[in-house]
Amino acid sequence: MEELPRYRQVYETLRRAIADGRYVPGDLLPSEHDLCQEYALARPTVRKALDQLVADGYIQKHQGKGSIVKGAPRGIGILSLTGTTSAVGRPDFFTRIILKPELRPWTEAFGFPINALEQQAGCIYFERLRVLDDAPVFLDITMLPNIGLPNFTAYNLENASLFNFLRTQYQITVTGGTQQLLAIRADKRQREYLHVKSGSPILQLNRKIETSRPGFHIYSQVFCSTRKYGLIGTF
Amino acid sequence: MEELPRYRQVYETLRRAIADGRYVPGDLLPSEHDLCQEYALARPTVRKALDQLVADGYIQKHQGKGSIVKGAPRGIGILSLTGTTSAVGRPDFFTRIILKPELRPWTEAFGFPINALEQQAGCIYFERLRVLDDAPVFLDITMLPNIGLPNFTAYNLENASLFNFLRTQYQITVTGGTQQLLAIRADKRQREYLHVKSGSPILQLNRKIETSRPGFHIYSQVFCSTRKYGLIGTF
DNA sequence: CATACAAATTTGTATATACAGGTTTCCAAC
DNA sequence: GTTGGAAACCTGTATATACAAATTTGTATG
Repeated sequence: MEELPRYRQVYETLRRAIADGRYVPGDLLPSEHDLCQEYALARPTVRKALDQLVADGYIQKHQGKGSIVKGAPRGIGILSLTGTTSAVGRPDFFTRIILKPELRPWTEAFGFPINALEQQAGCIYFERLRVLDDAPVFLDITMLPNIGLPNFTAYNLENASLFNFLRTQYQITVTGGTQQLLAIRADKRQREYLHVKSGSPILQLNRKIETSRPGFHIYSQVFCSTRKYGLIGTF
Repeated sequence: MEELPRYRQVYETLRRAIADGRYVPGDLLPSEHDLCQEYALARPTVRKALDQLVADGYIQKHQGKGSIVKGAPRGIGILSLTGTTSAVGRPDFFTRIILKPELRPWTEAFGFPINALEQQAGCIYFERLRVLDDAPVFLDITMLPNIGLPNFTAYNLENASLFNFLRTQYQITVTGGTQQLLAIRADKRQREYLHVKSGSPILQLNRKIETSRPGFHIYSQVFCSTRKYGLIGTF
């Protein structure tokens, strides 16, 4: 097991403390000076952790005042997804496989261009339904190139985060991505899976996800009913 | 005129170079060492600029390799909005005032709770239509508390960015925010302004924007037709 | 020619330090 | 008591430095 960088450890510790409610919105985090002493680190290191918390919307900083806790980002965190943060992080969030991973030729990648290497390698395709509180929320179509993923189709992704899976099995981590957002009318298929009326407005999210393995991208298309939950993000 | 921090200047210079196409996707930026020499700065300063470019999706970094240009984020950058970056940044993007700023009592702030100070001060309310390429794209409803904004309603916001306006007139800058995203059916009013058919799916964005002035928030509701343009963001 | 290894290059992490600028606190002067 | 201002505290910016880790390049050896 490789060790996380220290600024990451501080980030995770503080993030969890906020998410668990040990800090209430409005609270002041310990000053950078105090955090340095507590973790025996230099200030730039602590600041890097705090910068990440600001970027993820957990805190807000004010010069001369301190770091004010804003609380854990609420809602279904698919827009944020910053680093390993995000995570829907609710115990009642389940994943159901609709279509098991299978090998296909590429046709297109939700509007994103694919490179020759990906084209040649073929496409691992699968579909999942994300269920929250017994109600279907996301319909998730994933495509990724069949490059250096031995036995991928043999594994069972049920209730396992794809990102965690790729990280533990293949040492592939997410480094960033691009997404396009549209409002569309639900078609028959989406209607059935998401339990909405035909023609209801739903969100369509086309995502190209960059990874630590150069040239290896994950393409994902998400359909989402926002009747019960809106998508939430911070900036 | 106050001076921008140096890391910000480097960021802006490189960002513009990428946006203007002086770097093509796939190109390598000069190494951090070279940039240090070019701008006569220390490496942490240059790195801070590059970190920002990564966060905004302009480049991608690989250890041992360098900074790879990804290109300017395409689409209408309302989700990104990272810092002062974002900016739609297209010359054919215009703003039309539908309803001039007027003083109102608060009723609600698009689902966000408002504090007592804001409640008491009253609400400056106005509506704008954002037009791109002769086609209406955003319908934008803005509410902000009437605190320390002398003569606000007297100014003309036509074709002026609200954020730039607040910064130059009142030294208020945007530090972050939260947004909720929904897919809805266009009602009669939205249909007329956005030129879509009644019942068409459109995006609704409820935003609470934090500023450098503590306790001063901007509340904004945006309706957006994604028929021609999708909203694009990076993470 | 091909392989293996060493060296150079480049980004990642971390420390120590300094000063500027905003905020709060507290005390002295009026 | 109130006001003014100094001091303490806190975050923002910037530098100089060191070593680790990944990648590329060059070189020498078989």
